[in-house]
Formats: sequence, C-alpha cells, structure tokens
Amino acid sequence: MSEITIKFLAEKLNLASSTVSRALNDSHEISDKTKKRVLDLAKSLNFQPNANARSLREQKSKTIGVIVPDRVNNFFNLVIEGLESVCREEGYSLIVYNSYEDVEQEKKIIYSLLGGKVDAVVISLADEEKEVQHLEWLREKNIPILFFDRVARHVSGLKYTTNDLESAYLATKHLLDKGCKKVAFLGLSNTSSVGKARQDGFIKAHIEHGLVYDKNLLIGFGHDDIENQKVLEKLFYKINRPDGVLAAAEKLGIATLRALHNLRIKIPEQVRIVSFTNMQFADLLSPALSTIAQPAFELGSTCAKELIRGLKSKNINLFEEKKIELPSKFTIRDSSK
Amino acid sequence: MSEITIKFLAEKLNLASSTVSRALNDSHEISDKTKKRVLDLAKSLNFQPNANARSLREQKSKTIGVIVPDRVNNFFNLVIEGLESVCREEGYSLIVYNSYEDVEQEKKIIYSLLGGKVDAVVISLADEEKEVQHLEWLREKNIPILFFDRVARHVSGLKYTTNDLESAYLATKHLLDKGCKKVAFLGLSNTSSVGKARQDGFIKAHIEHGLVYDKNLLIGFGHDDIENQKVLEKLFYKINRPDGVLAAAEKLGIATLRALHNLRIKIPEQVRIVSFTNMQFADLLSPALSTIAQPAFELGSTCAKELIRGLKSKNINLFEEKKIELPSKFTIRDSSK
DNA sequence: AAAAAAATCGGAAACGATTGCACAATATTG
DNA sequence: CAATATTGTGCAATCGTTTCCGATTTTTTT
Repeated sequence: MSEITIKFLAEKLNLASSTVSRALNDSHEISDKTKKRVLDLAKSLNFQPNANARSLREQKSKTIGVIVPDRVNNFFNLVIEGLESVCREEGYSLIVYNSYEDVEQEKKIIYSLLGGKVDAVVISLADEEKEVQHLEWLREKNIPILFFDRVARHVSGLKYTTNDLESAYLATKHLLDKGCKKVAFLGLSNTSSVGKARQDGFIKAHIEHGLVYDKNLLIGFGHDDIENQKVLEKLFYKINRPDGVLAAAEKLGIATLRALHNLRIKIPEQVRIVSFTNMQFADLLSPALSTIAQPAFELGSTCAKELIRGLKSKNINLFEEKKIELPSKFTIRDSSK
Repeated sequence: MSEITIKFLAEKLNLASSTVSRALNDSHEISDKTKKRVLDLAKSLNFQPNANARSLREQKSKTIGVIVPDRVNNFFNLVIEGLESVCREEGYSLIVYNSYEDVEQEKKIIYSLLGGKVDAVVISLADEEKEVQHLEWLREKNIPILFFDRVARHVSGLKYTTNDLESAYLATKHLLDKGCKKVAFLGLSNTSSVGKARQDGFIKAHIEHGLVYDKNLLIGFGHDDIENQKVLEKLFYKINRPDGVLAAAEKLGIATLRALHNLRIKIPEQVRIVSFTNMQFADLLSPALSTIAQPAFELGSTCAKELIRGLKSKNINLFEEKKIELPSKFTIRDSSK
C-alpha cells in the first residue's frame, strides 16, 4: 500500500532505519536534533508505522477481542462503550464479535483469534455449561480471557458480574410487598450463572415472605421474540394468570409489555412488572417501566482498566481467579406502583 | 506468544515451510497426501497462522475500520450489525471507532489507521463541512473510504444514504394534513447533508400546502441532552407553542417527549410528533411514537457487500463517485393521529 | 524409449519494524 | 594528557508468512 516506510525516511535523511525507529519512539539514545529532523519529516508525510510489522515484531497487536451474545442489546452495547473509553486512551483497539447466543459461533470466533490477532479476549458467554473447550484453546496460546456477566464456572480468570441475586431479591420483595400473590419469573433458558442468581433471588424473596413459589411460574424462554410473545399471551390469557412479573432479560420485559397491551390488561392494576434492562427510555414507556439497570458502562471500563494494567505489567496474572461484583440500580416506576 | 508456527509444523513433518504454507492454503501444487498430513497436524494442534505476519506479507489486514459519531445510537448500531453480518461471512473483521460527533476525534482515529491496520474505512462523518483533510490522508495511502448517512460532499467515493428529503416531506405533509398550523423542525446543528435534506423536505411540504414556514421553527440543537431538553421545555412553555414536531434525530424526539411529559402537554391532542428513529420500542412508548425508520441493517449489509466486492476484484474502483439511496419506512402511530 | 510436460517440493528473499551489539565520536575523569 | 565513560548512530538478526525460482521426480506424449 503505502510506499513510505521507516527505511524510506532513513534514506531521505541519510540515517539508518534503526535510528529513525528509535527517534520515532522517543528513545533517549537519540539526539534531540536528529529526533526533530525525523519527527518533522514523518509529520509532514503523515507517516504512520506499519501496524502489522510492529505487531509481528513485538508479538502483540494492541487490540482486544470482545465477544458478546447479542450486540444490539443495550447492556452489551454500553459495556462495549465502557471498554472502548478506556482502551482508546491507552491506544488499544477493539474488535467486537457477535456470537448470536450460539456456542458454535463462539467457537469459530475464538478459533479465528488464535493467531495473534488480539492480545486478550473479553467475553460474555453464549452458554456457560455447554462447552469450555474453546476457552482452553486461548489458554494454550497464552491469551488472557476476561469474563463479564455470563462468566465461566469451571475456568479460572477475572470475572466481572453484577449483584444479580440481590437485585432480583429486592425487586421480587417489592412486588410481593405491593400485594402480588402470583409472581412469574421470566428467564432465558440457557444455562447461565446470571439467570440462576436472579432466580435464586426471586426464590429467596418468596421464602422470606413465607410464600411457596409456584414452580410453573419459573418460565424459561428462547431467543425468538415472536415465539416468546406467543407464550406470554397464552400465559396471561389464562384465568388464573400471574399478577406480577419479574423479567430477567430486556427482551422478555418488552415482550411482556406487548403481550399485556394486546390483551388489554392494565399495568400495574392487574399485573405489575419489573424488568432487568438498560434501555434509556424506560421512563417514557406506557406505563413507565420499573427497571433493574446493570452498571454496564462501569463494568466495561473497570474491566478494561484491569485488563490493560495486566497486559502492561508482568506482575499481574490475568489468569488468576478473581471476582468483582458491581451493584445494579433498581428504579421503581409506574409499572409496579 | 504461541510457539507453534509454520516452521514448527514443517520440522515436525520433515517438510519445508513453503510446502506447509501451500498445503494450508490448499495450493494445487501440493499432493493430497502431504496436504492431509499437514492439515491433520495443524488441526490437532489448533494451529492458526499468525495474522500479523500474514498481513505484513500480503499487505492487507482483512479488517475494516468503521467510524460512527455515536456508537450507542440505534441507527449506527444496526448499520454496524449489517456490516458485520456480511464481513463475517467473508472473513473480514470490524474495528469500530466512536468519533463522539467530534471532528478532532475523527482526525485522530483516521490518523491512527494510516499504518495498514485496516484495508478500508466505512464512515459516517461527525461534520460534513468542517474539514476533509483527514479524508485525503486515506486517499494518499490508497485506503478506500465508503460513506454512509452523513456523507462527504466534496470527496468522491461510494455513498450510501436514505431518502431523507422524501421521508421528511411525507411526515411533514402528514402533520399538516392532520391540521397542524405550526410545525417545528428539530435538527442537529452540525452541517450535514442529512439534516439539510430533511429540512428541505420539511420546507417542500409547507410550500406545497401553500404555507410559509416560520424560520424560527427551524431549530438547531447540540449534543447535550439536558441542554436540549431545557430548550424544548422553553419552546413549549410559550403560549404560541408549536402544535406539531418533526424531530430529525432520535435523541431530539425523545427529548421532546420528555419535555411534553414534564409540561403535561397532551400528545397528540395538543402537539403531534413524528421522529426519525430506529428504536425498537416505539410502539410501546406513551403514546406510541410515529417514526421514520432508516433501513439501517440493509444500509450496512449492502455497503459491506459492495466494499468486499471492490476489495476482491481489481476492476472495481472504490474511489469512484457513486450514490446509493435506500428508502426509509414511515410508520404512523398514536403520537400524530 | 527418448523427449516433453506436469506434478511436488525446497531454498531464499521479501514484507516493515524493533533491538542487541558494535563502533565511532565526544565528554569526563584522574 | 591518557584513560575511561558517555552519547549517538549503524549493522544485522528477528518476528512468521507467502511466493518467486529452481530442482527433482513422475507422468505423458511422440
């Protein structure tokens, strides 16, 4: 592509390419005079050292791979935003991949990352139980893996999560306090520590209230929005329908709203709703939706900070097990009042 | 990082590294027998050729740089999703950058891309008038630039836009037909062809209706959401406030909704609203919001297809001026009925 | 069966940057 | 002023692939 290289600059200035390289990297062993000569010419030619050559030599690419199950989701979006805000400052680039909630896709992506394309991987798993073999691949190649939200159970490493159990507990308690007698828990049916924790919080609140929860009201959903909505409409069409809902995923909260709208069921009079979500417009929905918002941006930024700290210093071991939990924010609005 | 290289494989198999390389790339000049020997060993070791070495040698990175003014925005998000859907199939990676609506940031990003990090750049400009010098840098380095939505006026290239003038015209006509007498046009005040086209459509509808639009109702906004909302509340607090709004950006539509809610102004009885937006929950807002949704995903996917076609064949010139316009979708909901 | 063609593979030079080592020129010290 | 330390620069190897040229062997053709 670009004809202009360090060697080219060196010839122009009657210097060795090593000298030019050192000058560009502000090495102490180059005189200020030649440094300036080099910098001036480089600037005037918009010279940028070849990234691939540098990466090859340095054995690091200064880019980080990010894998999320659903890129369009607000939560993951904000995490990525948080990651990028820190990485940009530190000169790292992000390559974001979407696994589409599919472990096979995830495997393919990771396999493609085994050739030194990225210095580390930040991932929220598509499914936590199915397989972890592809995570071992990264291990073998000595590429650090950091987890967030949907973290790996049987692989050690840095893990960033939120206080899901507590949040779900608080929300459920809130619904029960408001007088709900039949609260449904809507979760995604993939095996995830997040879903499990939220369900545990849900159950804990029931126990504390001296209630037995109906196991039929712990409902698992797939990723087909249309299908999910049908299931929900069926659920709420019943005579003994739930009078409260804790949606453990944004898409489920939305689907519930749509279902209830279609059935002309009044919120919160007939059914109260609280949903996990990071959408920015929850206060503008009809009715304003009570939400549990995860600290997505902070999750991303703190994760990136530790990651880069680790990549820079040889003292920090990014493979060591370490769990960080950040608190979500529970906001009560009209949908559960 | 990874000790295992082509040379390593070659030694293990008593072959030359050139042979191994060819075998991995399925060259016709390698016998099926040795091909299989190589592939088998490579697979069993999870071998993936070093991406940086390959990129250096091939002089192409198989990654594409994407620059958007606002990554969290639904529209840009969906465009990225569309880009990725195609690029993934073709083995290309995406590095996404956020210019935060700031030309200076944009310049920095582009400068950092001058070293062969990406094979091409897909961009929606932060501001179309301010400067184009940094776009010329890419030219000099022979890196193709494709534009979408906010395209460059004075730089030739592939440009993907939507039918903004027509969409705005239709929406405005709809508002006027509904009886609105004072419709406000809310736009972002950066100089963009998009904003200009939407404003032109707005004006065109007025002219066709035999109305003169009030120039004071062509209102430009910045990027501070709080500030914008204040301006809007002031606007609608007036006695002779507008009775219709065409918001040319998602954030402005949202801010308008919030402002009207705060002022207890009824929608659509007192003020009708139509907003450009790609949010997925417009039907769940209170009231359901009339929207003009750009074909974001298609924009991204068609752009990526043409880009990759161009990168592959030497016949297609990606620097040639070529405009593609895709139609948006206007959906009337309660907010303007 | 000799000649030509094709099929397989190896050697070595790139791609562009970084860096350990060597060496010269200058500055500092005894 | 000689000996040593410091400073500034050049040489050459290296990172891991790909590919141009040959070289050798095998197959096909005349």
